[in-house]
Amino acid sequence: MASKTRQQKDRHQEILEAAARVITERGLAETRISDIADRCGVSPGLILYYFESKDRLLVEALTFANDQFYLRFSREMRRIKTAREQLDRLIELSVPGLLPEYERLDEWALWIEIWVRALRDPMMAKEREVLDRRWRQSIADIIRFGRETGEFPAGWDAEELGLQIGATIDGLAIQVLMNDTVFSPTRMQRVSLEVASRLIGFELEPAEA
Amino acid sequence: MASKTRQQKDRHQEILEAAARVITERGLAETRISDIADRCGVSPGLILYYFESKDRLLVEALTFANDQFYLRFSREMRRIKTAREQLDRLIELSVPGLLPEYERLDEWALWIEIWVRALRDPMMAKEREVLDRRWRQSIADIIRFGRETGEFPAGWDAEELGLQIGATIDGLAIQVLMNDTVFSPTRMQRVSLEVASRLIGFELEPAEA
DNA sequence: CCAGGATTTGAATCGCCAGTCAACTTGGCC
DNA sequence: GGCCAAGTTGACTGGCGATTCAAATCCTGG
Repeated sequence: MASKTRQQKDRHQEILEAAARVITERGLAETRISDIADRCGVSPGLILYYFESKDRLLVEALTFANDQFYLRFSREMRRIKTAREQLDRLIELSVPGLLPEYERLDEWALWIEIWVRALRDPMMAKEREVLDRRWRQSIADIIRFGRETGEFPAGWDAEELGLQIGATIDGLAIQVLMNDTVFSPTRMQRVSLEVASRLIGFELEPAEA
Repeated sequence: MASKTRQQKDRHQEILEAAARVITERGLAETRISDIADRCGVSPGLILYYFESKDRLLVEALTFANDQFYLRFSREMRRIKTAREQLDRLIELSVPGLLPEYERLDEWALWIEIWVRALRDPMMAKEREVLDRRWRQSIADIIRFGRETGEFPAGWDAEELGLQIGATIDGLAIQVLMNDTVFSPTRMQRVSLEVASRLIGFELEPAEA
């Protein structure tokens, strides 16, 4: 029984992973059930055996991909001992294409898909809100942590700052994602740090790159 | 001949307007040719008589809508005499849902559609870049103007600031658009101004609202 | 009023793809 | 081994929607 359940879980997750990859490559709009099936090396019918509809599968795949990223991110944060370094890392991970190993570029493409869909699909809107809150929370946590350790000064509500800094990163990321030539990843990294330092109120050492 | 051409142009534009409205309401993905035709009170066939394909029509409609907005915006800017007031107005217009008359909320929804599509459609990617450059340019123009009049201090490259401020506004706008409860339009307006003042380097009078 | 081109129509075509289903396979259990 | 339930297949159905097209209709200049 345990193994049966395990089996199911694997298939389930395997499909979600395949779906996320296909969406990344072809875009939500161009993703067909059979693409996902091909990716799994499985027949199209099976996909619908595990998911009640294409729509629900797509929404789950999108949040699944984000969960994956968040888990890795979150585990990593716990190992970093200063708030400043946490912030650096968070920004590093947020810049599309800066770190090849994280495929962050793809992450952002998925975010945009989530946004479009959330505009009209209540299920996705709700999921999106959760993901978003979690992300802002992470930033706020770093700020609170930095205040505890004395790295950052007291100041505005950490939640509020999380929102502001998160939004700024979003906007910059879009620019980088779209406009590869005009706005380079490195530049985004620099600007993000500058904005964060001014909003949080810590001193930024002069240019390091 | 003049009237014939005029006729054509009207139909052409009429279709673009209808398309933009339909896209706003239903989303790019759910927009059918027949929806657009219905909106014009015309048969579906006619749409394809004026546009070579649905795809091209959609791309044109998206840029058309943005042009419309930009024209209004641009005309308005010319009438405003101080850079600071121009900036205020620009931000006011950028906040989704702050000013009902501009339907700016819809504008932003269209932007997100543009982004998604630009990720994979080269034609749209090119259009997007033009629209984006123009918008950043507008911000840079305000900054340069403010420096001429002495309202703003000299400092970083105006183009660079246009990029940074533009990106920040993008990110904030998404938050407002998605998260109506968490991040209110008024709050976005305030934050945008604060960020702009710090980046440009002018003094912001204490809270005005 | 007429010819001829520009518009407009709406029915017909065509391909595509989500979702269904009946049959087949597999693996665990008695 | 034989049985059952869970997994899996792939052919099939249905509907949808972009495009095409031949037939109206409208307009304009002559």
